[in-house]
Amino acid sequence: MTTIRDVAKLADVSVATVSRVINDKGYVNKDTKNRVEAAIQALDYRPNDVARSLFKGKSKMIALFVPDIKNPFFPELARAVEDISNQYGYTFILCNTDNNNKKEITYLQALSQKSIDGIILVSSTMSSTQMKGIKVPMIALDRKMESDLISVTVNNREGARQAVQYLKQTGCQRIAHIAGPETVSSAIHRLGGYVDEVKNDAWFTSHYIRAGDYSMDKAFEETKQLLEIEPDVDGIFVANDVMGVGVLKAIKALNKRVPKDISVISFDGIELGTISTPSLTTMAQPIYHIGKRAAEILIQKIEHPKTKVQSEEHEVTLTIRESTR
Amino acid sequence: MTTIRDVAKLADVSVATVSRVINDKGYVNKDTKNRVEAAIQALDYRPNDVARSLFKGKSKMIALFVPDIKNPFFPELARAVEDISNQYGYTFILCNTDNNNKKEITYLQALSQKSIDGIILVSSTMSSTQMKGIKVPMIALDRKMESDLISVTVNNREGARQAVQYLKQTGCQRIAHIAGPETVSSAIHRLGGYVDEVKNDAWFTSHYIRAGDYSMDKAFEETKQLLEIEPDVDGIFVANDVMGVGVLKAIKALNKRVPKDISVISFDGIELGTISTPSLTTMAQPIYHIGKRAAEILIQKIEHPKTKVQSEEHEVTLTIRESTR
DNA sequence: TTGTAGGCGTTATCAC
DNA sequence: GTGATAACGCCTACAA
Repeated sequence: MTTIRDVAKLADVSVATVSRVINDKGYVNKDTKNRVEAAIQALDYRPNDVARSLFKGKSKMIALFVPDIKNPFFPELARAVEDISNQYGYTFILCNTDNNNKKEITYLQALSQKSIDGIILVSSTMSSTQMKGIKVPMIALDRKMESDLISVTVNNREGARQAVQYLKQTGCQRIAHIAGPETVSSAIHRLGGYVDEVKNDAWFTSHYIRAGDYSMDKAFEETKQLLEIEPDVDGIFVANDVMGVGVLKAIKALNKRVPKDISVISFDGIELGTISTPSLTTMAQPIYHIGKRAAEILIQKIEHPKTKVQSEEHEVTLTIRESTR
Repeated sequence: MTTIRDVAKLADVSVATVSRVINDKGYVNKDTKNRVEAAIQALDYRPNDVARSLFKGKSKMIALFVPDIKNPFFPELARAVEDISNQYGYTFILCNTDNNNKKEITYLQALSQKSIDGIILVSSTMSSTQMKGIKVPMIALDRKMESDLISVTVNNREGARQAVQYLKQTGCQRIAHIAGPETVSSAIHRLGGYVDEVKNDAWFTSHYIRAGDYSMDKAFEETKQLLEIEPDVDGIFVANDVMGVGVLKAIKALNKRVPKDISVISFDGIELGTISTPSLTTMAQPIYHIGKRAAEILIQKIEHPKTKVQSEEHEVTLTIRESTR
């Protein structure tokens, strides 16, 4: 490996001067600068980032924690974060946490030891006490956290309300909800929005709410049970698209038709929803955009620690497809 | 940040001794060892990985290059690589290359500067000359490369043959192929397998082959054109599942039925294929497994550079679902 | 405008 | 068994 010393020798200057040229800092004579640049070219010299990191205590790396990249909601988020990281010269680290707090803590420590510059968290299992010791800049994405961490999310409650309203508007009379995990803020707010809209309806009882976990299989099971107990359901608001597909499958398995017998609307707007038959009407999040914003805000926090940054809540948009009337 | 020096001071020993304890290397008295460990505990000391990296010239990081993590084939691969990295104490870096050679080269340089320990490449655009200078261990995954890089792949050609055979076996008489990009080895071999099986059939002409690019939209268009020109097609072998979905959509758009009028079989075995209606019969790759093997072999190469490692070709398995008779 | 030298936190060599 | 100390490659006071 060629070092700054080699360059200095070849250009017949000191390492300090080379450093100045590289970083474009301090005074350096035009001619010497040219000599140094020529030497850099000649040797194909590239500064060693590890040495830089050691000196600066910063690594130009940021990490994204997601439950599981196999869940089709996360690749687009990851893509956005990677794009922005890249754009600002950061290296992108991906961590699958499986919603496992132990894993999160382990990652956190490992990454601190590597002088990670910042972390974007899609998490619901990390408490404020656990984050006390950590001083690396962080931001929550998609889900708010117990701690008072800045977050980038969407208006889940309002979006859920709109979804239920749309179902009513298209003629649904008995609307059920397949909810997400009760530990996840997005799921809690979507449930809240649903309840807002139906709590005063005469037909409503808590039987219309089934607890899912954002997975297709669970949604499939819950829907089958739901329709057994409440066969008069003619509309279902599902807390995410992945579960929406499970719901579709369950309805089909029971020989009912969507949207003729039952309308289905879900949440997220991932591409998967265009592939099912029927395709899923959904409240679409600006997924790439929130990932992008989270990365931008994090980098802002990293590079200008004094500037105050704020949480953001973005809007979802009703995307009508085939699963509703 | 607490350093090895702090620990040494507290335990009243030299940094050398602390280092010995941390790394469990060289002789150290039982008692002093206890003292040091106590100090480590007391200070909650963790060694700085950056300093370690600088000294060793290794970073305990490995990277995966994929075209685009949003393509549903890659998350499972990424998950496998991350799991194994993690298991061996490596940090996982994800790079989206967009099949763009410039981006690949840029990543390569950036990562070298960070003393990356190894790279797993899903790539077709990197030539052997470009890799000449680079001395970081690499391995190709899913696709073979122009260079003589060790690779972990599946038996694409044989798998393709089996797919076509199965179509014939279920009664198809005119079998078309929607191929993948002609620059990608997996696509080339799948096409090769198809040709092996049909080249001697009386009906066969090159019109039965359409060039796709592994994307849904292109497959949709190509299929529509195909069926216009060759309306007698009653079976289609599609080079991957994502295109398989596009094919399904095109057939539906033309008011033909799958599998009644046309049977469809594809390749990959991603979960997407279970969601479409009808679900896709496919030649399933052991996706997680090949990702795992690539990571294991790479780490082997990193940690024991002298051991000879070999390319691996894994088997695909026919997975019968609804899109074939 | 340029150079010297100390330090970032570890590890490993070589004395003691 | 243990302790100085010289790297690893870079950056930045401080001098000159």
